[in-house]
Amino acid sequence: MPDPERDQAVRPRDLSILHVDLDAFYAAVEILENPELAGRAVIVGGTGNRGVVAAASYEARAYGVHSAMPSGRARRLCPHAVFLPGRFEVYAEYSRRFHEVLTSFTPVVEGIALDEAFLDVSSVRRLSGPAPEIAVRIRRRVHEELGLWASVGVGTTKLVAKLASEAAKPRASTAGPLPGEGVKVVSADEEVAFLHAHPVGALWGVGPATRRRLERFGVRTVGDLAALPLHTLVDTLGQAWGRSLHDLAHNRDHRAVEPDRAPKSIGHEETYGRDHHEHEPLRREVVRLADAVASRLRRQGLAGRTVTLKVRFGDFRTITRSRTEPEALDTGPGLAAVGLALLDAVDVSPGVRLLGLSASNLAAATGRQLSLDQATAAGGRQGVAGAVDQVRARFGEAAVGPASLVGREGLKLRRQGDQQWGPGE
DNA sequence: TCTGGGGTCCTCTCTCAA
DNA sequence: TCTGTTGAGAGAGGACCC
Repeated sequence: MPDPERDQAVRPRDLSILHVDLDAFYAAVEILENPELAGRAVIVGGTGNRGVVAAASYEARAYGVHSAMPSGRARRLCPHAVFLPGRFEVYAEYSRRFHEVLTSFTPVVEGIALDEAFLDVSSVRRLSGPAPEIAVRIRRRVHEELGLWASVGVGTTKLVAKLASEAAKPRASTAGPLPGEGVKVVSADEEVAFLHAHPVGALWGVGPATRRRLERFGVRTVGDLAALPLHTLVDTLGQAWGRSLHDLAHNRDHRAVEPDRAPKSIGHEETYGRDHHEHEPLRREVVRLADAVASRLRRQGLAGRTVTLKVRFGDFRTITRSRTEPEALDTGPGLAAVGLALLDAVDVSPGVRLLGLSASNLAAATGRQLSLDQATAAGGRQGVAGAVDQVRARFGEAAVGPASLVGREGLKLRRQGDQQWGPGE
């Protein structure tokens, strides 16, 4: 029977989507800033017993170290590696420059992570040349301006471009890193063969759980998945996910490159060096998290109606409790009040290893930012929050904050990336 | 082996109102 | 008044991504 969607998929499409990905980003930045590390096994991430690896140089990867691996295990696999705690602000600055280079080629850039982005060059090809040539120039410019290497994949869809950039990357080996192609172009007529040869786990959204479910049907590659009837996938994975995976396996990926995607939630979470069994220290943590989340909301001109508290216990059991308020919140005390009410309803006696607080159901904040004098005169919470932001902008993050967080060492606040990869030693 | 932090998306269940 | 249906929205949890 003819399948119109499938026929559409084999029609030649535009070779205009690029996926650009910096190689071993955090480790590469550390090596760039400290050339003595070149050629050595470098591991960036949490250094404490509850930390994980954020990035590893190709020399460390040759020992089986990879990102998201517990730091303790990485130490055992590669004891001679240089372990570094990671510096979020430095990487953020490199990332900003990286995205600057990308947007100088086209305004249609969708940032996926600090070190990764999709570009749609269809509107600039007339001026800048075909996509493969743009890819080569982007790679060269990134290296000239940042000193870092990127791998670039070119395809007609996001999925193929992403897999292509992965294929262009260097490979780790015990004899040292093997250079990759740097730029990999997959033309429309070779896409299906390229896609079907990949293991099914290479598809965006197929992790260990989905892979296990698919293995029951003998599915190991994307090609195996494409041979599975749609109804089997829908029965196994549900309507939305089953259909979307079926489409991807048949090379039907209609997702556009979307610049400036609005965030849907903003939050902070933190794993503690030891478990907490009492409410009191956790209540202080909620206030601290609320203050940090509120500060970021206001910086982006947003406020959230739904507050979600996340609690992870010592045995890794994780629960979330949320509440939706009639009014959107963007102040520390406002978010903390909801967070504390949610925390009070949780039995923390088993021991809490992680606490998180996030705001969702986001909308543009309607509050007006006031000067300190105006805020004092107004006496409103919004005004005080605005004044707090102004004091922090002028005198630093720790200049002002909730009184309950002042300890012997001064004010303990939380900023984004403070503890990105787990508690310290 | 022992599992981070910041997110997104999906599914299931429950409640409430029409 | 009671029961059934349907849809929306909220809440919770799971899987996944970098």
